[in-house]
Amino acid sequence: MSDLSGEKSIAQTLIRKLSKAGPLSDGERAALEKLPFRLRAYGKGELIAEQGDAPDESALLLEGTAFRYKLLPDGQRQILSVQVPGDFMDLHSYVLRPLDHSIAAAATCRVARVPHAAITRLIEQHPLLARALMWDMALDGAITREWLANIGRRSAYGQIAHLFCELYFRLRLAGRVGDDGFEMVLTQAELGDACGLSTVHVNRSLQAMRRDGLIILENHQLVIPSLDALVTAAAFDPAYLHLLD
Amino acid sequence: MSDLSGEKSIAQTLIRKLSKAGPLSDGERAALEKLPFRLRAYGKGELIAEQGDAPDESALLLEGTAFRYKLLPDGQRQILSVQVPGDFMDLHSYVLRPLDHSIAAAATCRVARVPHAAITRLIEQHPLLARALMWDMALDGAITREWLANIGRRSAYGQIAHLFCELYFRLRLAGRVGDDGFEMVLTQAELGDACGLSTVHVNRSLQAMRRDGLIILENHQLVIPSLDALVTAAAFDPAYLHLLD
DNA sequence: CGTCATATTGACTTTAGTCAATAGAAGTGG
DNA sequence: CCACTTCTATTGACTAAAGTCAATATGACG
Repeated sequence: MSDLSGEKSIAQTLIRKLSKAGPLSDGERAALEKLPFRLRAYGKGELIAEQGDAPDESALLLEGTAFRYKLLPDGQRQILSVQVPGDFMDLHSYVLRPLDHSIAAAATCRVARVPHAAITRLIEQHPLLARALMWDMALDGAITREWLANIGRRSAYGQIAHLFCELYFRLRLAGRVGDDGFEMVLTQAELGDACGLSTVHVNRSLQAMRRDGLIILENHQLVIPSLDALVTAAAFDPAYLHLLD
Repeated sequence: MSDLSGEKSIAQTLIRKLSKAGPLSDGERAALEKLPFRLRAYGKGELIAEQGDAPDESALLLEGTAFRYKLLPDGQRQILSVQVPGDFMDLHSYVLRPLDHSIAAAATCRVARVPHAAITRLIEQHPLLARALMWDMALDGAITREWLANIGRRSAYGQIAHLFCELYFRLRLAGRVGDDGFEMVLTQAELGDACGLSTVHVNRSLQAMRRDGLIILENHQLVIPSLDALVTAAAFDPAYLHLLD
């Protein structure tokens, strides 16, 4: 996990992600490879960005899991998204500041911070890369909208099932799903804050899902015995993730 | 409401909106003025765009109120946003298709449809306008995230109060608030679908808000006797709207 | 080995949903 | 302009989902 390997991986991570918006030219690839950045690691629970900040860099998640969240005036927390490797977690801070939410590491994270000035240069020299960045923002918006529908209209059981489905597909795309399922780093309290539920109710819903054979969740490792069954229970339609692979 | 007046207003509408992202150069302004578009009116309840569509134009709302929504597999509806004049309602379809939600007119709407090809040309010739479009998308994302926190963590009463606050500020910015408040075109069923509540519960919450003197709502005209009181009841912080004016 | 975070359970309360009926308003065709 | 249908709003009675409080495990970790 040396800085050199980091240097290799950040350009590759970004190119891999953005090429989903459409094929990149050699010039665009080269420009992305030359993008400056600073590497930084965060421990579990550490703040990566804070609501109200006006950062002059945007954070690309290379490794680990993080989440965006808001604290309401009364102290309640709402988790707004889960970020997986490859996500440009606060690309929007490039254009819109201050940040309207915080970002915390749910587990150890490795992050590349890209200066906004470099993004501006990138766009000026390769205007169509702006389109790729817009694509990334649009996908982020689509996921947030799906969360809105999830929280607004599904039962606790359905919401959690839906979240697990989403994580499964996104983590698989990021190459983080193995034969033994994937690592579910979120605690039950965090699941609750993501779905607008109390911890107690999350616990009971998880037990119901276990009873129904939908999931095997032990030591933060999640196994999905039948993806079909989980997808059906969640009424999950992966279209919004725009998976091309 | 002739096409000529439409032609004047669309460029102005767009310029007014995008200049909030940062000052526009004369060249950028001129390019926006030359942007081609097609005008179209929609009656109340009419579909402006449909989930699954892959439009080659994006719709700018000039007049009226619309909302984005998703239909869940079980037939439930979740309203994802309310769109007010000046909103680029499906700018994201420029980069991300098919559309993950539908858009319907909540009242009579006038819409300008801008071809995606023209947006691409715009960006190529004025790369920094891409930044302004990203700003618009980012603001849209910020609003969606606030809705997420609203639905996830507030009571029915608080949610509706919060929605009214948001509409007040956004409509005021769009110049649609008078001394007699503003037009609240949404029905109680629509309010319910926006907040993830049943119609009956919306009705009872509205009555409670009336009793508490927070709102006067008659014939779809909403008067807010004390903005402070409503803002407090909603725990509303307008920061996420990034109001500059 | 003790501490702190996380997970689990039980008992009880609250919020919001459902069903069903009624009342009002708005729009339509004649 | 009227009769009629159709939304939309309101109310009551009842149910169900989810929250709260509090105690107890369980487990990770220094």
